[in-house]
Amino acid sequence: MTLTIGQLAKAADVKVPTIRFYEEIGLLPRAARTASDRRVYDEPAVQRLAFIRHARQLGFSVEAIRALLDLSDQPDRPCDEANVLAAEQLSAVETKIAQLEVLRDELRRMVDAACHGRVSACRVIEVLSDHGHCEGHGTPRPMAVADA
Amino acid sequence: MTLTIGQLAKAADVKVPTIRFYEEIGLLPRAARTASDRRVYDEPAVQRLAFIRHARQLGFSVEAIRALLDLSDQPDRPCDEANVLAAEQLSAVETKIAQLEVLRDELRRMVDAACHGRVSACRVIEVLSDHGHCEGHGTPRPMAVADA
DNA sequence: CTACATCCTCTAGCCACTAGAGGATCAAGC
DNA sequence: GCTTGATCCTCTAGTGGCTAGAGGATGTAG
Repeated sequence: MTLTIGQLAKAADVKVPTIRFYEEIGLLPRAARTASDRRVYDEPAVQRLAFIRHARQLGFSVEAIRALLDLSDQPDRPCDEANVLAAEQLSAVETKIAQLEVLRDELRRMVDAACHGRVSACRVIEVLSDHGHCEGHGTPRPMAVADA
Repeated sequence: MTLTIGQLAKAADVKVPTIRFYEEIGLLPRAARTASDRRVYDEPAVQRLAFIRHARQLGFSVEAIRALLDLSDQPDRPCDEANVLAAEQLSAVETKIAQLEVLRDELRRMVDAACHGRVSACRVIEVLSDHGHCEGHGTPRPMAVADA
């Protein structure tokens, strides 16, 4: 049983151009082609794409997914590396949550104090103008975490 | 008292190219220039840039900041719009946190179950392969929230 | 007068896609 | 067999919010 790219897209809940993109960057192997140059897929392709999609949903970077896929292609290797990648991702997500909680608290204070008058007396504008209004929040580092 | 772009950068804790970028996209007005074409700034520029930086730290998009700056330039207008923008940003951050908490929980389950053997029996790889392992998490929408 | 820092403009790159142009091929209905 | 519309192909460019670097002019300190 073979699949077109569109059918694969539906099966794994991923958009068609994204599949082509994953092939281009080497997350998916080059697909076999029909005589008229259309891509042809099989069941394992669905599995692999679903793996990628799931990992992306969990916020893994493409590079991390590449490593995880390499691992899953070599079942005899020890899986420490996979555990490390997962632990790192967990810690990245936890850091990100903590940072966003700081933002949330500051935004909440801002919104709670919202005035109903003119901009000249607006708390929102005022708070934005003066950093001193907020509780000291440390030096947050950028930390890549997926939007999804 | 005037400032060079480098001094402004230090005063507002923003990198020099970022200032030029903000000028280019119109968040900052075109700076006055010296005879040798160097940008010159004054105190209000520091205020404006600090405003922008603070808003970016809070995760406001450039478009939202543009609106907030427009408002703060017109102190006589009612500030409802500013309140709305702040409330929207708060809600975006809250949504984002909720989404990340779902990810965190799933990653935590994955990491807690980590094996110490071979990839063939690795929980991490297994969980990634099979979406059924995770608690149903809904359809999260992309929601732009700053990294900082 | 010589380093060296800072400034200028311009282009390209980051991430993970997404959108669209312009054209070929396929499947279904008449 | 023919038309219609969906799907496919490749290619380029755009998204957001910067960051990095080339290549050159200007400023400042010793």
